Amino acid sequence: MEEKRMTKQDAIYHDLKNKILSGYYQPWGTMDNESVLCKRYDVSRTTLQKAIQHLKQDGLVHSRQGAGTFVNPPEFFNLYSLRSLSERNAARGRTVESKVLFYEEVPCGNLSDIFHLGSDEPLVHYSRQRFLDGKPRLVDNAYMPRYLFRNLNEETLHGSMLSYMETCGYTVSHDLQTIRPIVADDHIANLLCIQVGTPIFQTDHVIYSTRNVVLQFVSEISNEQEIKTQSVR
Amino acid sequence: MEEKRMTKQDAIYHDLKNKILSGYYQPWGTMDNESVLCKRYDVSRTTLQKAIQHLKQDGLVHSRQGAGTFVNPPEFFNLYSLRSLSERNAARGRTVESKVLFYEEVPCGNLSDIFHLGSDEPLVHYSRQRFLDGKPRLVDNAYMPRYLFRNLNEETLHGSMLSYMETCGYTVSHDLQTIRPIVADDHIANLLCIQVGTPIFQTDHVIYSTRNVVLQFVSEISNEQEIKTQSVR
DNA sequence: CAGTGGTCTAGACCACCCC
DNA sequence: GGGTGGTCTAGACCACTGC
Repeated sequence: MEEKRMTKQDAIYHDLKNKILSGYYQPWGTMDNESVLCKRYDVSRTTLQKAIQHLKQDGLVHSRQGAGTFVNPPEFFNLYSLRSLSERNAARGRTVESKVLFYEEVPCGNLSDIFHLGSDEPLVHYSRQRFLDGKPRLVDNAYMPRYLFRNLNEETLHGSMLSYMETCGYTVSHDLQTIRPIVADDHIANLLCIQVGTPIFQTDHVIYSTRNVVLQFVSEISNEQEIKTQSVR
Repeated sequence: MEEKRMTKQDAIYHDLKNKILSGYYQPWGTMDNESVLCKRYDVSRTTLQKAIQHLKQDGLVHSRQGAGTFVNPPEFFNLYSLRSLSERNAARGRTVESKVLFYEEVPCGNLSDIFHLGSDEPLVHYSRQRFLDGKPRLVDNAYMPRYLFRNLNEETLHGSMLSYMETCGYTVSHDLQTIRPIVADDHIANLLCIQVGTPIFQTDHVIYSTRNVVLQFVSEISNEQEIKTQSVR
């Protein structure tokens, strides 16, 4: 994997993030002030503030004008943001495995509104059971236009689909998500090893390329019990 | 209500937002480029970019290096972000009414971990049914330390509690939220006018002041069916 | 009153897109 | 190659905090 050139703001972001996660900066404590950090990293204040802004978005710190920038305690961390579950975990070095439940080709039908395609246009339709560190974690159910992914086959499904889309030359731009509370039915309860009737999240994703083409529609059901987030006034 | 002095970036943000919501800028279309906007608003590029960054956070636009800044279609709008329901709606000129279900004073007990108080310390405990444009929308169940809010009484509960906290001299800094899927029981179904067993969201808030004092713990159950959000790669 | 973060400027160079 | 947004600088003044 080629290492991307890092911008200064990203390098500072990562360094400060490590210092927070490693406990070098203590929760509720103040970080060094901006002028000190500017000198340490040899950057202008604008660049430093970009890095700090990124930390704020992650819920790692918050600032108060006139007082300082403070490290948040871990329960504020936005590590459980609304991103793709698989991606999040792969990034943390955990094993993600997939079992293909089915793989078929179907006409676009009712989904023509989402894909802006004729109702006869063929879609690849698959479903997977996904395991995190060996335990069932998520069931997905996805549709992708065949004309965009000619060489997509059952083998492909074992890896990350976002990576696959990028190897096809598409750049993922947006992911429109809709989160709904549902109750687990027989089928889902079985696949996720939970009790029938358990309330869980279902998240639908509509994934767009930079050309505003819909690359994928996927509905994910995970056995996550809660989403934590933070808002700062 | 005193009008706050608006910064340039906020003024530009609001103006562009209006132009998008009013249809002056069309979905999928490109906005004027940055140098044009800089001249129009007579600001530097940094300031303009701050305004655009704010629009991005709201899901109103997205940018692609080398291509331009594009207006998102309405389904991307983050108007349903994870903020306080009451606040969101009041801001849009809709009527919010509250019916107090109960109001009492209880010892801190099990909540001493959250409030960092002794288990004998008194808390105000209340619950409200909240109506949006006359229809039941949300049920809350809240605890607040009595020693911070000496003059809090049943009357207070009819207005916005966030505003009340500020009139007491506290500045709200953080809101830690936990969102869970639950199924409506008899009690909740009745209050929200939905069927028993309907899956819905429960959101717990822990609200901190700038001094890291916990001002309120509130558990909200609303009859919102879904949360929409957007992520940009 | 000294120190902090918030806002703002007027430039510059670069990476990327599209023609 | 011309135009776009992304990054970055070296300043400046302001609003707010806390002693």
